[in-house]
Amino acid sequence: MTVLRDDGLGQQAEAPTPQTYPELRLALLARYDGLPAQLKIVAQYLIDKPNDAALMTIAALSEATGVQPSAFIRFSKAVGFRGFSEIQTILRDNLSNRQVSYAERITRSSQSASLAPLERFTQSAIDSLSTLVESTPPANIKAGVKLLRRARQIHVVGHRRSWPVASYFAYMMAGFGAATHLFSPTGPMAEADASIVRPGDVMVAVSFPRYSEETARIVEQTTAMNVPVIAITNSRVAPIARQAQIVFEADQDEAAGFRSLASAIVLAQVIAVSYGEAIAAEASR
Amino acid sequence: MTVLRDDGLGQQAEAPTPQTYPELRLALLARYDGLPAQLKIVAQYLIDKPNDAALMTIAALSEATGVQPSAFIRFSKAVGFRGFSEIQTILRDNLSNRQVSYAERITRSSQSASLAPLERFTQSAIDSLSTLVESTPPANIKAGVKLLRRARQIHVVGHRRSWPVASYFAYMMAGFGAATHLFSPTGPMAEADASIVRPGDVMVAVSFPRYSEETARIVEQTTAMNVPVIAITNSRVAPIARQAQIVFEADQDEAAGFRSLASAIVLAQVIAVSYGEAIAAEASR
DNA sequence: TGCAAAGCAGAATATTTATTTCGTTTTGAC
DNA sequence: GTCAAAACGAAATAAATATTCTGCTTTGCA
Repeated sequence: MTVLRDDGLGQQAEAPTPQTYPELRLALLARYDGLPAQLKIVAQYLIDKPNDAALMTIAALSEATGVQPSAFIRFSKAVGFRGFSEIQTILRDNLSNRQVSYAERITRSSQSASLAPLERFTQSAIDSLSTLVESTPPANIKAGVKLLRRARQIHVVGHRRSWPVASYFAYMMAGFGAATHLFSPTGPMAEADASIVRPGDVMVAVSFPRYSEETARIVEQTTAMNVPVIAITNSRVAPIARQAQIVFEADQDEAAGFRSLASAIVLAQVIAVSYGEAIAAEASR
Repeated sequence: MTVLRDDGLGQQAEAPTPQTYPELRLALLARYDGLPAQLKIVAQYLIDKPNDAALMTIAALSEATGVQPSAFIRFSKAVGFRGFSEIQTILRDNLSNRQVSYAERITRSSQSASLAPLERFTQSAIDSLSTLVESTPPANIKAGVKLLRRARQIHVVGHRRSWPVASYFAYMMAGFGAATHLFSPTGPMAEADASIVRPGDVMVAVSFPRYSEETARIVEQTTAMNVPVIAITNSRVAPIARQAQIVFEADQDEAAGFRSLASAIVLAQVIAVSYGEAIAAEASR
């Protein structure tokens, strides 16, 4: 006479209730698919931001996730706990002996000679973002937005490493309803494309060292037509900056020979969103 | 007739109430000698074990220190707070290591809407970069590089907002001499393309909300062929993360409804450069 | 030593926070 | 479509936690 695992409650025995955060995390990932909608949201938050959740009250979590407090209790019981407090305890225990913080990690690794790429590039990106705020005058953004809003059509060009920035900018601008044309990233077609630029248009050119010759050529052709150029580059004396009406500098702090695109991407986003907000403000008036 | 600093309450003006833990710590050290016996014990505990204290209730602290609960309130008021809860808030902010930077405090107090997009997005990007370092285990990067180096061919896929990240990653990998194939960003061709994936290849999938269905479909097809997937996404429970061998999280702190790609771009760069360094290290051996 | 001011402990109270309850809505099987 | 089971939201309740109040004790000064 053999009883195959019975928890005494007349139910099939389940995995034991997690006691530590790693266990909890695994349990949640395993059960995620079978959970109802609201409980999925709770599980996701606990998986994605356990350290935030550890310090929040149910009310705060409710606001952050848009899930009602009672759902947190339902969730806790569904996963095998008596209440949400037990989960909080696990989260807090985990928080108190968690891995070293970002600041410590940077400090520590910058003391040792061997810098891991992760720390190197993150620090480099943060530095250049700080610089970005200081070196970008609000007036510059305003002027750029004004120019963009007047444009019949907005052309965006950028090659090689600048391509992600150019395509992201074009994607966002198109999302705001702007008439946007993105030059294709490579190949001999590029030059021919320049013929579609007309007076009344605006050219947004992204170029970083080593500067693409194709980009420079397209910019030259468009300035010859009196089409204004907005340059996103690393220096006021960069090739495309000389002819540009407006120059945005995204200084790329060089880390180990590889420059980060972080500040350029953020800059592109800022310009696009400023444009979007201007459009929205006008529409609501 | 000169009044030397008067706070209007008939008392000597004191230093402003601390807002961050470093400030609090300094204030406590400065005032320690002048405190009564029981309050000294409280101060010492907060200085010695701030991270423990952050997670404890007054009752628990009372037991740990042998000091009555009411003394904690007296202490709080003596140091300039309205109650012990305010001190707990500072301790918890410090523990969660949310850098309570100047800009963020501005954001918190005066509604974030009043802050210009430039400051908003830059701060948001810096925050998510900090998170990136904390949440990315070095072992994860190592495992990813190992997988990439074994690959016969490396496929990269990412649509819409993820496209800049995908294309940048593919660009860098190609620069390191890896056999790289980048899925085209749009259109009906995408699905057909998946047929070029072969056993022995590796798929790198980039996907952020709103998750592209095409990306998910391509990932499904490739996992069906036992081709391992490296996911760059925002959550472990994101659609593509479930089937992935290795998941990199680039949490995108949302600022005003627009998420920043900064951390994702930096992450892509870190993975690619780690790969490049591994290749170089082997070549020099 | 006497006395006032400050400090203190313990119990009472106020406040916050977690949990339960219950009526309504949604989901899934037939 | 119909019905039953599950899930949900909102408000009521219970539990916990912080704070205040009181009378007693210690400290510092003459």
